[in-house]
Amino acid sequence: MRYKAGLETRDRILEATRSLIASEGLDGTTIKAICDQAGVLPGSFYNLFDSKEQAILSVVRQAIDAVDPDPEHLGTDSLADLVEAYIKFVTEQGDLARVYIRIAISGSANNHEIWGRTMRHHQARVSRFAAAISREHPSLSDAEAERRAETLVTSLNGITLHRVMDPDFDVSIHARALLTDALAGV
Amino acid sequence: MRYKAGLETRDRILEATRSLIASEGLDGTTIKAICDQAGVLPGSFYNLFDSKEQAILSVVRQAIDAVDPDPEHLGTDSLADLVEAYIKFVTEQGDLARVYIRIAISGSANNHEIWGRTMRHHQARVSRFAAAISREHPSLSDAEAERRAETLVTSLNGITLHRVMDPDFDVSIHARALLTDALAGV
DNA sequence: CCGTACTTTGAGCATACACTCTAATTTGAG
DNA sequence: CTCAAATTAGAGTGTATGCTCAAAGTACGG
Repeated sequence: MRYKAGLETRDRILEATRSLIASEGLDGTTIKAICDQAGVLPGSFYNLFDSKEQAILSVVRQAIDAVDPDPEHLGTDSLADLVEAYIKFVTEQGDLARVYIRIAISGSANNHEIWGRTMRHHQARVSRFAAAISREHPSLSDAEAERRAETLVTSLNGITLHRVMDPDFDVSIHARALLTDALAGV
Repeated sequence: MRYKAGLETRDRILEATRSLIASEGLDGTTIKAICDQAGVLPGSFYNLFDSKEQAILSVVRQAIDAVDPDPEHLGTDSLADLVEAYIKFVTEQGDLARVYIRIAISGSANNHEIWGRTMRHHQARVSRFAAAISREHPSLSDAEAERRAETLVTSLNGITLHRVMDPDFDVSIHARALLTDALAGV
């Protein structure tokens, strides 16, 4: 994979894989479906990827990376910033948000690497939320801030989970309500 | 299916199906796996069920029914009651809770019947929570109570989703925190 | 241009899947 | 005990899956 043609094909395959995981779920994402949608034959796929799982892992990495807001603001963003960034991610990158949720459920069941990746990412995200909470409410203990962050992050995931099932579900209203309630609860 | 033996076999098959969906996910639940775990051969399975999907739907029905607390208290339970009942369901019937979440994601993608069933159940649950909120806070408009109920129910699902991935995750602490915050936010 | 490294082709392989069929066995009402 | 009905056994069906491979085609540095 060094020629331009190969790189372009690789992109098309990853794009097809992403859209398929988003629309059909992990098990609906077959080699045939990927190849059809990417306009490629199995031989080409396996010239660029070692396995179907490798392609899926690439897309999982994309999704996990896209969840986190601009890393340059690390350590300065408010809780509201973090929630707004997440709303933006879910509404503007619907496919990746769907991948993110679907993978968490289907992928983690039988794939230890995906499970580990997802859990590590979750922990990092909770830490970031906890840091923002601590900054805004210095009176809270670290453990309490962490606990509140965990409630908020898992709840946001629940909202996204519902949005995966019902595209009309308004993520922003409910995510902001969660934030308001969380602040009111301190 | 009229003899005692058949009914017992049916139970064993459903039990195997439930535990497999909970531990392996929907796509890991194959006829062979079900039959192995139930100590049955494919011929027996298809003597009792028309298809794999029929067995899965039976388990889905079990899971959906188990989410709802005692229907006799309908119209009298408080929001705290409803949350406590949900915590009890998740912690005491872990398998069915796993089925409930896994089905919502994997089943709804490509199975319209499961999707419809899940959505209808969700709506009924939201209504029940909304009624409790309205009872405790009569000043809120119906629409506002509904919105708050929807935030709470989807957030609780998010907590369960995380518990599916991490068995050590303490559902009760976070679910109660959500309730507290929701009440504080009024 | 040449030649090599890269890419594409598409038939083909082994395996796993949901499901079927017939024959044998077991059940239990009369 | 009898016998029809229900259940089980287990080999077998067709199809879809992930993946391979040899051959043909293309890109591109020299």
